[in-house]
Amino acid sequence: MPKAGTKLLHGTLDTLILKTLSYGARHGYAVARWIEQQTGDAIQVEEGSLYPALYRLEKKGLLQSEWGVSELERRAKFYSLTERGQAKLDAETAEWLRFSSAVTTVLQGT
Amino acid sequence: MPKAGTKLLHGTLDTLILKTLSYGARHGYAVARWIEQQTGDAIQVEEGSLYPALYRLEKKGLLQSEWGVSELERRAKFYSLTERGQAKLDAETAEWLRFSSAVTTVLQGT
DNA sequence: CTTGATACCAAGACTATCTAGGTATTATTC
DNA sequence: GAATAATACCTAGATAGTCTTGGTATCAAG
Repeated sequence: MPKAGTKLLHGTLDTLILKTLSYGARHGYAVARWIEQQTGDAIQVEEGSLYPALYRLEKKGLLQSEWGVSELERRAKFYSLTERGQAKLDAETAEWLRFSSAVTTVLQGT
Repeated sequence: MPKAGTKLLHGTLDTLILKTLSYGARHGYAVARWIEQQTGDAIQVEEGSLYPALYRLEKKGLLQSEWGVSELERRAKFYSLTERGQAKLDAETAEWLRFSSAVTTVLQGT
C-alpha cells in the first residue's frame, strides 16, 4: 500500500534536493533529513527515492559528488550544486511557483 | 519528448477535476477547458490524462456519469460529484495546501 | 472541401516514486 | 556482551499517473 499523498512529490523532489544543496555540499542522508526537518515532516524523503534522484541529477550534470567523511566519522558521498544545477534550480522554482499558485487558486475558489 | 514541468501535475489532476465538478455536472471536455481557463493556461489538461483520470475517479466511486447532450448539441458524458467525491476533495485540498506550502517555504528560503 | 473545434476513447511508452530488501559501522540499551 | 537503533549507502522490481499518438464522429467556417 503506497503512502498517502505521495504522488504530489512527483517532480518536486529534484528541486528540493537542488535547493538543499544550494546552501552548500551535503551527503545524501543529510539532504533527506534536512528536507524533512525544514518541512516539519510534511515531506518524507524515502531512501528509495532519494538515491535514484541523486544519480539522476548527477548524470544530468546538475550535481557533482565526492566521497568524504560525515560529521559522525562515517564514509559518505557529498553532493554539491554545479552551475547548471543552480540555473535549473532557478527555473524549476519559478515553474513551481507558477504551477502551485494556479492549483491553490483553483482549489480555494468558491 | 515529454512536456516541461508536466510531472508536477501528478496527483493534482484528480483533485482539480473533483473541484471543477463541485460547481455542478460537466462533461469531460468541458472539465479540461475549465481548468485551463481558470489557470490562465498555466495547467494544460491533455485528453490522454483527462479520460483515464475520469474513469479512475468513477471507478473509485468519487464521480458518477450520465450520457447527455452538450451545449453544442453533441453527445457527451456528464460527470458529477458523489458524496464520497466531495469528502475526497476536501481531504485532498487540505493535503495539497499542507504539501504545497511546505515546498514553497523551502524553495523561497535563503 | 479542407481545416479547426467539439467530444469521446485506447494502447503503449515513459518516468518518478515506493516497497522491500541488502551491506556496514557505531552508539545505546538491556 | 548481545541486541537494537541510528547512520550511511545501494538496488531490483512494483506501482501509478501522465503523455504520445493514434483513432471515431459531428459540425461550422473559410
